[in-house]
Amino acid sequence: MSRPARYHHGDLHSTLLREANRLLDEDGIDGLSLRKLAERAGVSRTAPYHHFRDKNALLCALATQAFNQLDEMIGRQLQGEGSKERIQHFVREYLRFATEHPEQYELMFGRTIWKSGQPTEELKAVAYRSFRNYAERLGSQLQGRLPANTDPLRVAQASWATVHGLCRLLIDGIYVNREDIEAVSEQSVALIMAALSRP
Amino acid sequence: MSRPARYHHGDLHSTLLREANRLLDEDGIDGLSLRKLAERAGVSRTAPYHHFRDKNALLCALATQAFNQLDEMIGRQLQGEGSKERIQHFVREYLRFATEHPEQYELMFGRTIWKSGQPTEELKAVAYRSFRNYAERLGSQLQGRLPANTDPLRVAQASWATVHGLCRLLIDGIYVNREDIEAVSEQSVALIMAALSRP
DNA sequence: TGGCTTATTTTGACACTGTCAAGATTATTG
DNA sequence: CAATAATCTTGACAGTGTCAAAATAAGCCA
Repeated sequence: MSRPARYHHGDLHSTLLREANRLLDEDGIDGLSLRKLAERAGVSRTAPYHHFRDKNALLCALATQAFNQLDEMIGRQLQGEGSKERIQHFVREYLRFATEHPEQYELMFGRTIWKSGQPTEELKAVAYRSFRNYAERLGSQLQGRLPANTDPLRVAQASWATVHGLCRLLIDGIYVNREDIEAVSEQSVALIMAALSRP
Repeated sequence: MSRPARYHHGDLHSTLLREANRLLDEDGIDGLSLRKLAERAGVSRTAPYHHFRDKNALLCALATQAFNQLDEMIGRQLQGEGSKERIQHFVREYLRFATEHPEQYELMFGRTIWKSGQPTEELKAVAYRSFRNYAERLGSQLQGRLPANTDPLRVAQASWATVHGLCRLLIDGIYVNREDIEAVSEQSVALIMAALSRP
C-alpha cells in the first residue's frame, strides 16, 4: 500500500477513481475538487490531467461506474414474472440505491454532467442502456395487463419519472422524511396497478 | 435610467434582483456570479453584500419570487370543478413554467439552495405553501372519486413527484425531446384517472 | 444650520477553484 | 544504448465568494 514516494505513481488512474468516489461520499459533489483529489492520491495538482482530459471526464467516469451498478440492479430485481410485490420491491431498492449514495445519483442524473458539462459517449451509452433495460423488463412484467391504446414504453417512462422525481425530492433535501417517500412510492405503484386489468 | 455614476446607487436592492434574473436566464445558474452581477449593476464587487447576507440569500430571494409565481399559477389553473382535461392542462402549464425558465426552476427545487446552501425561512414558507395549495386543490378536484384507503395527500405527493421528475429529466438535459415528455405526461394523467371511480 | 450616527459603497486581500504551458523525470521501445 | 513516449512537477493565470478596513453619503436631532 504505502510505498515510498516515487515519481511515477504506477497506478494513478484507478487510484484517482477510488479516491474520487471516497471524496464524493465524504464531501459531496461540490467538495470534490481535482486539487484535493490529487493531494489524496499523493500527487501534484496537474497529474490527474494525464489520465482524465478534464474534471468533466473524471465525473463521467464515476457516473459510468454507477450506471453499471444500477443496470446490474435492474436486471437482478426485475426478472421473472411480474407482481405488485416485485415491482414494489424494485422501487424500494431503487430508492435505496439513490439514498445510500446520493452524490453518485446526483452525478448520474444531475445537471453537472448532462447540462453544464458534456456526457461522454460511453456514459450516454450505458445510461440509455439502463433505461432500455428497465423498459423492457417492466414491459414483460406488465405484459397483457395494459389497457388498450397504452404504449408500454410510455408507462416505463412515466413510472421512471415518478421514482426519479421522488429520489430527487429526497436527495436535493426538499423532502427529509424517508417514511413519507416510502408511503408515496407505495401509493404510486398502487395507482398504476389499479389501472391495469387483472391477469 | 442611466443616471450619472453616483456613490449611492439609490435602488440597488431591486436592481440586483432584476439583473440577477437576467443573468440567470442568459448565463444559467453556474454563470451567475456576484462579481458579474455587481458589474452589471454598475457597482463594486462587495456592494451587494449590504443588501444580501451572501450569495445564498440572493438565490433564496430569486427562488422565493419564482415560487410566488408558481403558487399564483396553481391557483389559477386548478380552480373550479375537476376534469381530466383540466388536470391535463395544468400539467402542460407546469411543464411550460419549468421549461420556459429552467434555471429558475432549478433554483426553486435544486440542491444549490436546498442541499448545498440553506433555504431562507421565507423560502421554505412559500415553497410549502405552494405544495399545500396544490394538494388542497387537487384534492377537491378528485373529491369522491378516489378509491377507498387512498389518502388524497399521497396522491398529491405522488403526482407532483411525477411531474417534477419529468421536469427534471427535461431541464437537466437527460431528455431532450419535448414531445416525448408531453406524451409521457398525458400517459401519467391517463393512468391516474383510470384508477379513479367515475363521478 | 452643524454635528453625530448610520447606511452604503469601495479598495485590498485571502483562500480557493480548473486548467494551460514548459520543463523534469521515468518507462518503453527500437 | 539511444531515442521516443508516457508520466509527473512547478509556475502561472483568470475566475470565484467573502472578510476587514477605510471612504463617502444620507438621515436625524440639536
